Amino acid sequence: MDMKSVESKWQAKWEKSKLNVFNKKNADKKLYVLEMFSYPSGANLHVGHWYNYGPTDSYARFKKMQGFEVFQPMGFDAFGLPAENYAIKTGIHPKDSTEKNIATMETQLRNMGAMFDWTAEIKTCEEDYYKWTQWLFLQLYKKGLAYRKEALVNWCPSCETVLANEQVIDTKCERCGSVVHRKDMTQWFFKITDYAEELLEDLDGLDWPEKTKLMQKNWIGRSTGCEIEFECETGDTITVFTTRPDTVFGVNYVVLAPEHPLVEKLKEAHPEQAEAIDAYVRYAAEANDIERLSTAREKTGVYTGAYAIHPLTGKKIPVYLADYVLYSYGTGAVMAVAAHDERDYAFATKYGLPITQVIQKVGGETVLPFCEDGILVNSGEFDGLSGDEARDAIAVHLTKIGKGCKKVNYRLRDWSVSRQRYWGAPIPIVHCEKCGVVPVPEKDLPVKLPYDVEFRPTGKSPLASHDGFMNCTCPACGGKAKRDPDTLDTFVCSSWYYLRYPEANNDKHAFTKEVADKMSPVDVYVGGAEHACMHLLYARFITKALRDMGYLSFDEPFKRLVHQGVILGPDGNRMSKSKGNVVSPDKYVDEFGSDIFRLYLMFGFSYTEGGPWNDDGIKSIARFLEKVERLVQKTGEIEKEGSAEITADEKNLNYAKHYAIKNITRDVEAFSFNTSVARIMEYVNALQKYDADKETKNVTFYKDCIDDLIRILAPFAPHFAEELWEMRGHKDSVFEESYPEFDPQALVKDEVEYAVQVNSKIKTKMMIGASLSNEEIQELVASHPDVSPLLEGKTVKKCIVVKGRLVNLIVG
RNA sequence: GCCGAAGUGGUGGAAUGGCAGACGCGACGGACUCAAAAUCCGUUGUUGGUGACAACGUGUGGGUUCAAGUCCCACCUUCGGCACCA
Repeated sequence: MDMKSVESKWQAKWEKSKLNVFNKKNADKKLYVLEMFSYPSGANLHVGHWYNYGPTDSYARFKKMQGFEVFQPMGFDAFGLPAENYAIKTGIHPKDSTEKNIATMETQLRNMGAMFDWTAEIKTCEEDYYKWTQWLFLQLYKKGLAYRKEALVNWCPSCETVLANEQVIDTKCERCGSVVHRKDMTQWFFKITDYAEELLEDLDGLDWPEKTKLMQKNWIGRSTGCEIEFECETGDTITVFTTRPDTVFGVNYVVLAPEHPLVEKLKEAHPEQAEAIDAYVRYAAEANDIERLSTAREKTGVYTGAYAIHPLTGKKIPVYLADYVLYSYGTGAVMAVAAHDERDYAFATKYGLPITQVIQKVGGETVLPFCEDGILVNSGEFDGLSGDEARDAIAVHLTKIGKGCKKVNYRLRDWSVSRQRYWGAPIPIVHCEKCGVVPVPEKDLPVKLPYDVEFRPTGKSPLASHDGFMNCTCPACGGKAKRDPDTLDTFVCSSWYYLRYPEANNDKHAFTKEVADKMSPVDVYVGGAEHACMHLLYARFITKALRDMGYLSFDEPFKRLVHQGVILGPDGNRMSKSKGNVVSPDKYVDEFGSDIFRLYLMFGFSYTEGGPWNDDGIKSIARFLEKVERLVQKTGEIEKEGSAEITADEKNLNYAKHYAIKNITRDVEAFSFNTSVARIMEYVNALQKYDADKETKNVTFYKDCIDDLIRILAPFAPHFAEELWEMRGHKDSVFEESYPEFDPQALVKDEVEYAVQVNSKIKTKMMIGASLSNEEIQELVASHPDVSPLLEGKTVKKCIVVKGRLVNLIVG
């Protein structure tokens, strides 16, 4: 079969018959199957796209044949850093390169022959999409969920630009090699932390991989403990968060993050330390959070010269700065208990600070640092209490004296959405000298991204240099004002796109409650595991925020989630241009066609695992389809006269068919495509055997079996199956057919093969009647000639029967 | 470093705590052929044995269990994420 021409033939037919367009009349049977949309950073689809979209399309087609009205849209996550970097390097405008890439990828995606509903396509860089991303920002602003604060960015002093983490190689700028500094900048944030608790709780109800839920859980990082106030000699209060208030009597010093706002004041109070403090703050600004939190990193810090008062003992304790404390976590300050915390212990040992033991191990010698629970000592009235009791009692006491309170803390931080970049959705905010921060009225959206912008680094956001963009009138007072020069993080675009697909052409609203409640949430969402904590958490947050604003009635965007694995280069490394191990799908698609390539991706890998690319088996898939084609072709030639008998041969073939259907139905649902294809192969082998062995066939029965084979195969090799279906003389699309269902009766066997074990070692196998009781089975097994000699002179102590599988006689 | 995974024949990979290696690839042997290709049939975890068979075998070391690739503990290696790549 000439796969290429067959594929274009059927793609044209599907297009014409609108086979892939969602039919709103059947919305009650809708199934929203969504693959993470493409990021058009390269000009072509790579193996990863095919691996994500091909098998998932087979899932979608399978569900369609089960009677669901499947909605499977596709679009492009088109804003982002790579296009801008490419522009800086080559001078090609991000809009131009992105549009060109999208055009190529669209063609390739169409040639894949997936059931994408192209009438619902979206591109996030187009006005009619980012207009609504800006609308979303304004809703969050109105709701008090968008706010501005200072935050650290990577700053390259030589390029005068903010760098993405990816652009910082080994603390240096990837472009010029200068040492990158962390610098404070005013940025917009979304208050995802307001939803920390709900985001955590609702994980339980999601049909997501357990590992993903666990990762999100740890990312949100709920911990319960206490906030405790230490009065500083400057009169300021240093508030610390601790999960171990039971160790409070062991506090030896207090540590502030180097970015803590109090640092400036402490410097004034102790000018003799100012130089050392400044040096340390500079040192800390060169490290990122990962380095700073590494337990392997040498503990460093500096004494500020200042002291604080312990809230319970009244003792003076020194105040230090150390970079193992992060300003972004908790309160940006910790109480250091050297005896009962590893990092504090290492720090105290290094700087010769006192170490006070206040917890004693129960039933053993206490070796410091002792970080587990124990009995309190040296803790005044709290001596003798155990961990939980002590934490509660001390929290209550601190609350009573006004020096602290119980507190739930989250590791989750608010979502920074400002980017000092060009290629993104402009933030719809105006800064007016008189009125301050003023949101752009919704009627004035979109705030258009101008084309003629200098996107090469100038020390400011690229848009800041575009006078036509920047200068505007204040929507509140009508006076002169400036636009916000920053653009939105592309994760904002992708946090709500699933809501846009069903209404991609709505020019009045981003989406409507009526349609969203009908079409969403997404029933099955398929994409890479690398999004476990960010994209997937942001989309959940936005969904909940929109619900609270009354725009939606559901709580979660993605009911079920599946991660495909990663296809690595043939060398086992992640594919990358620099490693030169990128495998292009194009040459395989050219040579074999979409169906064979997709089928190979399904068969050659475990879908959720992925693995190194190798094309050893792709020819065998082509051979397999040729075999199927021969079988179908031959069926047309079979003479009408044959037998109508149902003999053991027909029964066996029927068994094989229903066995395949049963397992494929289960395996496709579980995204286990390799085993599904294996079951189809087994069924084809059974058909082939029947065809070869049986001279006088039961023709009606056999032809039904062949038609069922085409139906079974259709979701996996859609173009090929359509062609065969037509070859068999059918007029309609095979995708108008129902997927075959298995008949449990066909799978009932009179006798089943059992493995027979004596003392857990396999001794023989035997056929045993399916209706026998455990006692009868034991009797039968014990009398088997291979088994009975082993039982002589011994007693059977126990007999384990696993129905339909195995018998284990324990003798002694 | 922290969080989360993975490790099974020559190879891709199967296996609700119940016969390890389904289904393929490759290899070997055979049929067909003047020959080759294609196709079809058979064998194929390792070691020993002519053989029936036996021993060993799922990264390493322990453990639980009648039974462990699967559960528990420790370790090794590889991969994903770590908040401005998306």
